[in-house]
Formats: sequence, structure tokens, C-alpha cells
Amino acid sequence: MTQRTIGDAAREAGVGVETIRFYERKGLISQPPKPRHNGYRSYSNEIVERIQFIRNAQALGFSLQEICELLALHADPNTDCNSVRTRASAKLEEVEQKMAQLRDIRSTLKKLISSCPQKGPAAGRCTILGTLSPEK
Amino acid sequence: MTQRTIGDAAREAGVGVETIRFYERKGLISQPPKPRHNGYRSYSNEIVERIQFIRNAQALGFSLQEICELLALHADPNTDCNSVRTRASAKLEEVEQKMAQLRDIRSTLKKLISSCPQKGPAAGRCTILGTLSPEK
DNA sequence: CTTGACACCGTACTATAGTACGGACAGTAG
DNA sequence: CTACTGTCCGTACTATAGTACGGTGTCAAG
Repeated sequence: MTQRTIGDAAREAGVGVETIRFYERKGLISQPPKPRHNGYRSYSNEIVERIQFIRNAQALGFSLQEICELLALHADPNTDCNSVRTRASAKLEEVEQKMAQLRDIRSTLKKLISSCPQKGPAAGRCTILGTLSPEK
Repeated sequence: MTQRTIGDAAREAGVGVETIRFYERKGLISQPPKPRHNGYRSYSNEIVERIQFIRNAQALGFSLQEICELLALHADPNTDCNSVRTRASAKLEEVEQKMAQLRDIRSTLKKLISSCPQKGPAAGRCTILGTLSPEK
């Protein structure tokens, strides 16, 4: 199958029809012309692959805006591999930063939880609520 | 200072005036009545503390919706400490899940980056773009 | 007594990533 | 022929967390 309706393309790519239309509006994929007698747009293999590329990149934490740039690199025959690598490295940086933030949060939450007396009325004595409240 | 204008309250709590109004609209803090001759609302210590509580809880990854619930627990004299602890534990769970996801992403990005030939044209040979593209 | 800064209020706009809706057609099965 | 499903298109709505804007009124300094 090299040509399919939007519904079939969506099923193949594992997204919703509305998601495809949304990507079209955002310019991530181009809207195919309407060649069919009935006015239905015809979706090619390339478009389905492009949607799958988008999903894969999303799974690596790239935003649609960033994916837009990756797709442009993908399409440009003059793209140097290094410019792709740079983007992946920047994303890795970002991921490590987020992990560091989460590590901090985790450690604070753990401290809070272990300092909690577990039962009894919280009023005035809950260490968790107490920590969230500003010191007076 | 026990009573202040919204601008002073915002400065003290370290947020913008519009953020306070936004929290009021969302019901996180109640809008003080207008007791002053001039129609200016008067913000108490309690409200400033409440805003700081919100910021502290946000720093631990709680959403405004969740913070709304924490504030309700905070205000309720019958709150058992355990119900606060449960929420903190659930958030810890969430944080650990996010960290696991990020670990996966990080490891994939690292593999991608180290398999990259670094220079030369990407066309057809870029391992990063190749991995994002679906296998045919 | 004018200017600047702040307050009030409602509404609208930002970014992110979609999801839903309504009306008009097209295609297919019974 | 009717019903159902799918497509097309524009617009609107969802959640999250704010941020900005426009008009009007108040206050304090010079």
C-alpha cells in the first residue's frame, strides 16, 4: 500500500486522525494534494514514515519544534552529521539536568516522608506541611 | 507589616501580581475583601505564607491542583498526618517513574551519539536520523 | 495639579500537544 | 434508499501555569 486515506495512515503510524491534521497545521508534515476523484487526500509511505519519525523523536524527549528542525536536517542533502549530533548532545544535556532536578526533589521528598510521624492529627505537627510552610 | 497591597504581597512572596490574581481565580488563595477606603484589597500575612507554601510545594513537583488538596489538608484540623504522607509518597513514586523514563532516554541518546560518525554528510548515513526513521 | 506608579477588573494571549465538534459530502452495506 | 462510517474543513476546547492588555480609578511626589 503506497497510498492511503488519512484514517489508514493514522492507524499505520499509530496516531489519531486529528493528530495528523494537527501536524499538518504545524507544518511538520505537508498536507498531500487532493488527487482523488472524491476529494479525499492520499497519504504516501513517506508521510507515514515521517509521522513515525516524529513519534520516535518524541520518545527521546524532543519537542515538536525541535523535531521540525530535525526533519529539516533529514531532508537537506547538505546536512552535516555533526549538526544532528549537536542536537542530540544538547538534548542529552537537558535530560541530565532534568534528572538532577528530580534527584533533588526525590531526596527532599524522601526526607519529608521519613520524618513524618505517620499517624495522628497533622495540625501543627505534620513535618511535611510544616516544611512546605515558610519559616516565620 | 500585617496588611499590604497586592504589589507588596507579590514582592514578599516572590511572585508577580498577575500570578496572585491567577491563584485567586484558581481558588488556591481567597481574594481578600475590599476593606480599604480606596478600594484596594488588603493582603494578610496568612495569604503571603500561603503563596510561599504554594511555591515550596511546586518546587517539589506538585501541580497546582495537588497543591490545592494539600492546602485543604493544611487547613482542616481533622487531617490525619497519614493522608499528607500518602500524597508525598505518591509524588515520590511519580518522580521515580519520571527518572526511570529519563534514564532510558539518556541511555538511548548516549548510544546514538557515540555511534555517530561525527562528520561528513548525514544523508543516508547518519545513525541518529537513521534510528529515528522507522525500519522499512 | 499634573505625572507616574500602582490597584481593580475582565478578557485575551502565550506555549505545548493535542482533542473535539459541527456541517457538508463520499462511499459502502443491507 | 437509508444508515453508517469516513473525509474535509474551520473553529473551538482541553490541561498546565501563567503573562499581558486596556480602561478606569487612586495615591503620592513635585
